[in-house]
Amino acid sequence: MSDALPREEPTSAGIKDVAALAGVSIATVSNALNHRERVAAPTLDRIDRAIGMLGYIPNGAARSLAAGRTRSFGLILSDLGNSLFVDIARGAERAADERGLSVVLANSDGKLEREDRYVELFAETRVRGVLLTLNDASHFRAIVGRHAHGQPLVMLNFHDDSGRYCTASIDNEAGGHLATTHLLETGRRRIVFVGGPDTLQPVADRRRGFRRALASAGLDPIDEIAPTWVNRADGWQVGRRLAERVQRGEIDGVVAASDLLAAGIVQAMSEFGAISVPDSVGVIGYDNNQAAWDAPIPISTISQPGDELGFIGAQLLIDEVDEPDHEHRAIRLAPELIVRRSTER
Amino acid sequence: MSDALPREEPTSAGIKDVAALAGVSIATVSNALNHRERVAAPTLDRIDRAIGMLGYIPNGAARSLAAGRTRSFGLILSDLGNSLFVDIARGAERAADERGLSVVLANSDGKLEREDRYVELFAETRVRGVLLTLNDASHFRAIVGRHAHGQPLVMLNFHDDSGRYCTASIDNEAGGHLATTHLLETGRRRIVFVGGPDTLQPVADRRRGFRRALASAGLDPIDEIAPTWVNRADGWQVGRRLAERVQRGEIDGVVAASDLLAAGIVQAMSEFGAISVPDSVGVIGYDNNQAAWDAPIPISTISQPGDELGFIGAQLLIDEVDEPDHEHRAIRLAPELIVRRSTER
DNA sequence: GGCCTCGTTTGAAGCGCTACAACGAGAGCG
DNA sequence: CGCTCTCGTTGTAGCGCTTCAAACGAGGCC
Repeated sequence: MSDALPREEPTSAGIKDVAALAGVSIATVSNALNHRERVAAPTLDRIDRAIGMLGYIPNGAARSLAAGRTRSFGLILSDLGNSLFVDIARGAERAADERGLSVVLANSDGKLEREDRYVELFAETRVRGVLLTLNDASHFRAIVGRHAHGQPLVMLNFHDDSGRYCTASIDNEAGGHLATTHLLETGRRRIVFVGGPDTLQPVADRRRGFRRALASAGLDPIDEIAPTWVNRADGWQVGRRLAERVQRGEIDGVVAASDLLAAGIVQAMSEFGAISVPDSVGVIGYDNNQAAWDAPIPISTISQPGDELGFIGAQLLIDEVDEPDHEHRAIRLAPELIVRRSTER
Repeated sequence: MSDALPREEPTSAGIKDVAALAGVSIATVSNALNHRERVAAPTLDRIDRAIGMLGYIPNGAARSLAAGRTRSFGLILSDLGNSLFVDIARGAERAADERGLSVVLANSDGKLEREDRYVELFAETRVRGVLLTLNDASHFRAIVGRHAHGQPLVMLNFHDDSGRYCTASIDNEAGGHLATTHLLETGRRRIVFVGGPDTLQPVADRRRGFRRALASAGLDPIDEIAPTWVNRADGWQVGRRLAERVQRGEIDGVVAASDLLAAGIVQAMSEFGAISVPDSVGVIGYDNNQAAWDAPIPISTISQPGDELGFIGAQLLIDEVDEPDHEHRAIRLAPELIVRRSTER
């Protein structure tokens, strides 16, 4: 910014100091800050110079108190370790940038208690609104029950058509369908679904898509396996059990609810059954994690437009704040199939 | 919290409303909020009930304006995709919790422009102070040059002994030394270092530790390779070039500056040279990323106590805010060796 | 010359809360 | 019994800014 201007007042100058130095009233300084067009050019110039000289930084608390609103909104992320959420954050920041807003992040680790706490913290901060990423339907209910409705709240990665909230999610059912259809199209017929607990809405939806795809091909699901969670170790356990059945020819396709799960399965397959993926069995994951393209046998997957999700979520939120006659909407984005080695034919 | 109390004023009740309902002055309500011990038990009780009934949420902006300070500090993370930074955030949150403070996150993506922007945003917010994670020494200089010194700033993952700032970092030189010593102890003698650009302070330090370890074993470094960055693709490129030299017996150990780099190297080794890791060459990474333990050949690595780093950084910051005669300190934490397959002997 | 208009500037009233001095009422004491 | 303490409580002055009605001055117009 400015180079070697004589910065005074290391302790922080106020708007009064700026006004005094520029020889105008504080109201004019405030106008220069918030409504530049109202101020005559030469005045503006003097004020800008004074600001630079004093190193003046407006006090955000006073600003929002006087203005009655902040210039930021909150985003509560449920899993910073998952790149989907990092993408969501990026998208939301992009939308905020466009409107001169900023995004304040918080990390809930998927824990209800922390989701609650940050919703409350953001309520105190009087942010414009809150974007909340959610997995678990029971958390949704808890939060909705407790939410004061004072402040706009948009759910991300979760859908709810009740019209009480805006939600933006990625169509997980379509994703499950897409994954399954891909296996069918590459000739697999004996397909299992491996996914975590159904309280996780995305998992439940993917499973539904899976069933629908099989049904429309006139097939029955061989089996559905629900490990307690969806990480790599779980996948490895499952893969170990599946390996035998693959060898017996009972299974030739696996739809996994996450890439980590898929990676674990593939690894266990080759370790325990010397089974060739994709020759003996096709495996497809979900998320387009680094883990998927990094694996020894790169794993086909369903990619989720996290960036877009964050962007649209933020837009919904901003719309809810700005539009008086806002109607809640439930937006679903389409996932995308990414074909890699693990399902080749 | 409370269940079915008759919530009034969906639009937000103020402290006045609470005072009126409880039949006390607003000063007493404020005391009940900030200095419970000053208020008599029965009064406290009435106030709490009134707060519950009205669904009163104190206005943070007004609070911090009146109090002259906020109850939160800022944390600028340079890479949300790296679990180290997520750990740092956790540690900082833990330290903040202990003192009833909260942490506001921001994501700089390691970009100077964004680091700047958020330092400024946090300055406006008048947070108690800012924790800034930094990689690049040039960014440090830029930010220091521009920083108004109004507000405490602690650098994380970066060290600077000049005494102008508190810094907390993990001793990367020790880490490089540790990694190299481990390879030496498992019998490797022809060891290369693979690390990114030396403007990244952690990489430069690790390299220094590497040299020192070799020197004290009376060996010369075979070579030092600096890909442009430290991700997996870079590692793969490097591994491809190294494979040949491993086959010729010129190299039997690789110290990589990150796990991703190491993973790429290992992968390329087996793809291009059918080289056995760890038999023909030992490879050690850095960071204890998921990528390291998830790899087909789990990779030995140096683990960094990110949680502790965040915790200590937050403590330094809090100390700087609270202690009038605070002296800047430069803290270094010790990294830890984690042995896995890739260096077995 | 008087009256209007328009572009600029300004005084002052809050925004919702905290802090602090000051107050009243019992309690304890000589 | 009068005095001092102590504990709770309260009135009120800001915190630093935005906003809005009102003031101002310089032209422009009839």
